[in-house]
Amino acid sequence: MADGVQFPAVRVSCQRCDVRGRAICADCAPAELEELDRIKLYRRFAAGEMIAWAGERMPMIGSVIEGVASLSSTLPDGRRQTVGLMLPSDFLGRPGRDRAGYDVQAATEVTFCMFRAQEFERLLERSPRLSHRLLEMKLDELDVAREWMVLLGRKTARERIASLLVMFGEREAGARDGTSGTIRFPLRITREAMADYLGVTIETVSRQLSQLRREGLIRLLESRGVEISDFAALRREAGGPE
Amino acid sequence: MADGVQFPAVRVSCQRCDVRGRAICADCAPAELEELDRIKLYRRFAAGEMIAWAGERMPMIGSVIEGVASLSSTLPDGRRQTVGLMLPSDFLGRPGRDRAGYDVQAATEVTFCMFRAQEFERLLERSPRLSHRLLEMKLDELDVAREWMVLLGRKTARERIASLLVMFGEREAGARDGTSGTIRFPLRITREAMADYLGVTIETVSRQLSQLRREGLIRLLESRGVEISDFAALRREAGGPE
DNA sequence: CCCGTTGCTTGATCTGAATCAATGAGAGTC
DNA sequence: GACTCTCATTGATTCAGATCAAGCAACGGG
Repeated sequence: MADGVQFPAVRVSCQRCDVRGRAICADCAPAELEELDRIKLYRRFAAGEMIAWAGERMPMIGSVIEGVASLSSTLPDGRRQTVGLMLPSDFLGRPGRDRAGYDVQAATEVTFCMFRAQEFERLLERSPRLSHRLLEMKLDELDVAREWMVLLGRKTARERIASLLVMFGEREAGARDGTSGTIRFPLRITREAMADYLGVTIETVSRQLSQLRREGLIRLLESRGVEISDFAALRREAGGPE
Repeated sequence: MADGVQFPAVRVSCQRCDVRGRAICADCAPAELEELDRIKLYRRFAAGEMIAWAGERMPMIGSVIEGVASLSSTLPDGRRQTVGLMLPSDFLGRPGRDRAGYDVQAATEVTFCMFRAQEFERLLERSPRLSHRLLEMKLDELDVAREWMVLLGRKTARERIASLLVMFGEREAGARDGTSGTIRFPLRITREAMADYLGVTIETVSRQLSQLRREGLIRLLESRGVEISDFAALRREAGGPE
């Protein structure tokens, strides 16, 4: 939304894709890429739109091209916990299962590059490169999930907020050094989405952000932007060992 | 310890292995099994012994044959969160990484079936069956981790304890129906290990167990045993949707 | 046998975050 | 311009679980 190419809801050549290099197709040979190209389909979701419901059939799986989607679980009494944020290049869906394990919702406007599950699975069986890449990506997801378990199990509200800002900041900084200098980026998601992910209430998110602002660690800009002048200082507040 | 075969710290034929059928080797053809047999090594760890340290080299990877091992992360100030319990048949280690991501500790006496990481990885590249099985197992671990995120982010102390008991009870019941009748099993791990896994303190674990006992939902037996007369009732206390 | 250690339980008190409640700011609509 | 939504902030109060503290039972030495 802020920057980056705007994708139409139509097919885009894999070669020109924003996430080609780090998505499921990263290691594909030209022939494999061509096969993927043939079975893929772009699909756009509006912010807030449900992409899948836990337990329901989910005939399409694929990569996030742009935007943020959330995976969440809801307890019978309505308490909700987001168990993963899918960012550009992340792969959504579990090959071999035809039902979604979680509620999937577009947290911002989201563009997906989707495949029919069955066709993708057939390709997966024939391509060791593709299945190896899938394994690597899911192992990374597992590490991220476990890192988040530490946050949910042991960190204070303040540390949770700081951790989230650091996580977004690092994603944003990307290849840049990221450790120094002022960085500024949009949070993109609502307070509610942050609260669901951090295992706190929306009021706590708001209070802790205000507190960090009062202390000068962050600035809150309009349209969900944040500015961090001393990234290392914020990282210290996040508690984590990384 | 309670029941089950006692393994010596020596080689045991894969055919006679307790976890053959559900471990990494489940789908192996005889030829592959033979190869694994050749490079495997049994190793025993005493309860409390460290198996690996986060960030340190970890030249061996492999399957838990018997006992319980914990994966934990420790924050700089000492707060600790267990991010996974490795039970018999679970596969420990990330092929492709030579350093441990977490502290790995034997929670009970543990028997491992280990492979030299490099040799196992070479085999993995040649065997689609093996790598497919690894993917399936890690996807299951990811689901378990995410289910635990819901517990850590949203459940009350009482629900956490009940969830743990249900989890152990289901593992124990195994193929049996498990939903009805009195079940009795050993918890195996200490209160501290439970607390680390549940994101609470050891005092809270103790109090909630006592509370459930007072209400007649469980009985606490000697040597860490529990008896659950109404498993469905306990499951109701666990809060989860499953 | 006494002594220290480990694992566990229980009680008293404190506190961080939830809950309950009110208000504000912007965006869309009639 | 008045309306209704959604999203966010802030304040007052409550409460679940942490922290601090004491004590007990089992165990293994010396």
